[in-house]
Amino acid sequence: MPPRPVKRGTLASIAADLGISRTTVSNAYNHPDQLSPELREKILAAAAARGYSGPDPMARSLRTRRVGSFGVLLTEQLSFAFEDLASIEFLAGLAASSFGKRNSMTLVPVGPHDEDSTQTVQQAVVDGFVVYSVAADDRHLAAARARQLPIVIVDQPYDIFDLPYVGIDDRVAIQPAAQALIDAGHRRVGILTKRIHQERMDGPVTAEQIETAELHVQRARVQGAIEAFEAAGITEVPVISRHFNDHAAAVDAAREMLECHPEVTAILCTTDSMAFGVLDYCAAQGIDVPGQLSVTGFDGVELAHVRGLTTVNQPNRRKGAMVGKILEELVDAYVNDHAPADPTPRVVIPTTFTPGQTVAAPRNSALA
Amino acid sequence: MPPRPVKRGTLASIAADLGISRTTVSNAYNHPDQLSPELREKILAAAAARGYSGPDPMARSLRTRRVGSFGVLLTEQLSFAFEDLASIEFLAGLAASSFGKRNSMTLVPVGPHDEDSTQTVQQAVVDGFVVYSVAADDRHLAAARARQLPIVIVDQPYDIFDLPYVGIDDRVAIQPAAQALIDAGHRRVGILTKRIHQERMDGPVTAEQIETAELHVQRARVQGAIEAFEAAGITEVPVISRHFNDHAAAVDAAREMLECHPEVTAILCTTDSMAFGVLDYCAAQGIDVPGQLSVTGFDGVELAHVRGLTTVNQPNRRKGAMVGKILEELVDAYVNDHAPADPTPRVVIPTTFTPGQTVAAPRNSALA
DNA sequence: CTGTTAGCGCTTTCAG
DNA sequence: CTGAAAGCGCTAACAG
Repeated sequence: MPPRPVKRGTLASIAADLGISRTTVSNAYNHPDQLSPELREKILAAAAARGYSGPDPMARSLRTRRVGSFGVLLTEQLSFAFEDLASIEFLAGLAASSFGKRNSMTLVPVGPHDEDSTQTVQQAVVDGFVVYSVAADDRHLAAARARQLPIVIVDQPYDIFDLPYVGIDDRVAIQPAAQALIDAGHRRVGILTKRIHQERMDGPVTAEQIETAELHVQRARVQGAIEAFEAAGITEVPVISRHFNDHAAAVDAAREMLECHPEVTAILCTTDSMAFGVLDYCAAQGIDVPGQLSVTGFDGVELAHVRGLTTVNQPNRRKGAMVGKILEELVDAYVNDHAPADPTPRVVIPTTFTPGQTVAAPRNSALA
Repeated sequence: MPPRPVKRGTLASIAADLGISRTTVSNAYNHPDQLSPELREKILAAAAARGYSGPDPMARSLRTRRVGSFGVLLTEQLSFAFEDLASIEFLAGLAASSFGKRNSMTLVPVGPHDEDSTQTVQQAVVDGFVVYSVAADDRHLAAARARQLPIVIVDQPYDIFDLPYVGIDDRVAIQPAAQALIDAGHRRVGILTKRIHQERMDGPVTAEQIETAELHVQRARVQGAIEAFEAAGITEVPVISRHFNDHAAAVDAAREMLECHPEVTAILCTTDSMAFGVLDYCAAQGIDVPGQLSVTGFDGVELAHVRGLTTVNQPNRRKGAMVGKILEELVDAYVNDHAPADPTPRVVIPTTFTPGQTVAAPRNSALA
């Protein structure tokens, strides 16, 4: 192949044109204080005239060991991740925090677990990784670790203690939602959860399955709720899961719960998205919420407040911002080759509870 | 600063350790067919033992002129872009199309128009740009063009003919929605639109303001609707806009429309998100849709179908996939230095109309 | 199948 | 304020 015919300009070429050194041109872009304003203007003008828009980012990265982008690994295919409002808010927070730093985020698409998409992780041109809510044995997490770049784990896995972590205490966080149902007088409740295992399985979940779940976050929420119910003497709590967290799946999960367990007077959901599915299913079926059925969510996404959902708020945006800040620091330390202040910070952000308007006394208090 | 003490392995270092040449090690990763499987295994094992996870992506990029990531420029701050369901679906489609190619997407955060965030564009380490729905004079678009990398424009601006374009015919696309209202007998209708100008202005929009709008997509939708209404003899059509497309803004816009124009029996919205705002406002106010008010949307996001919204479907996912494919081809051509089959394809994707259940005859047919 | 050669385009000491 | 030298880590011919 012949050399690129449409020869792009380079730092060297424009320096040559102007009869000055490459350093000076480089300084014009990176260290404006290192040369006279006039010369700088002259250089910039010449560059513009030649269609040169500044130092090539790739070459610069190689030299400086800095890209200006964080890789983001999401649990699932992007298309599903985007359907989860909580993760969207997280990304927004991360983006906002990076913005001042002129950083971008590289969304690394990871395919289904059985495909070989770890290569994308291996070859991602990034300064570090944000690993968002993946299973304990996720291969992409392993691939990211192999890169030896700074990493921050968000939400899960819980139990990797040699890596920075940002998350919430899911087990505790969900309890106010369960308690709200208990306090309202419910004795027959069902739980709807997003998947707790890597492999797909939709439908009822057994106690053993909960015990062995790889997805710690959902597991902790389910367990936290069950604990609260047990403490109130409620022991028979059906749990139904769906692999995906999209609206259709949620609506269908609501249907399954109410058809298989018509006795339940309340449904506790481990995500707001699922709760919306229940609300919409009820609306379609003419079931009054909270008159005939109480519903709680988890996440506290904006829409939850708009719709008056009883839910637990986790500060998704703040979580994103916090992650950005931590990763930024780690990358700085890494690039400048000094030890970070704290190599493995562990941040557990507090959650709050919003009573909302979707919990009321059970329709038939005789059951209680 | 001393050289990195925690010396990362390199191709050269592991080649030296094994007493073979760098090429061979490189081949072990990039051209497995160029060496014996045994040797390859040996190399990979040695690499793993030394914590070397493969050729450094930055160095590789510099050499190959390929990063494996597309830059995505979104109109607004990410946080708002993410709230627009249509753009999320677009991104999902783009991600899906890139997935097979082991490509990622780099979301380039662009701040408010008055800040200098073009530098992020100048320094983004990417193979090309997707410019998603920006104003005609957007500075980030200009910065992306200066990079001289392949670019695909999505939705708007309409009128840059030397760059590939993927979009829909908004002016035509919205007409079935307007027509549905006309056919149902509505004569007093209002239009709710997302911003049509760069600078923030919430409230009523005048005819001149529509004429001079920089945001072509929303303008075309408004104009298309107005044309359809005029053709039916409906000339007084109030238009109200909101800068942001989030739920709260939409609810408030609905309130403004119904308070300032209590005579309207139907509201046409230029996005589904706004239509949801109207639906929720009505639900809160006890206004029956479509009994007392008809509503139409635009975009055809999944939730629109779930909620039975009368709307226009634009194939967001397919748009994303198409953009990915085009950009991929352009990048290939660019990198391999041959002319692309078509340097400036222009793809206008057809839209469809979903009648839904949010349009009915006006509440007071005497007005018609 | 393996090695040698020649950069990709840039930034950074370190002397002038 | 400017320039010369020295690579960052890698891959792509091309010759053995």
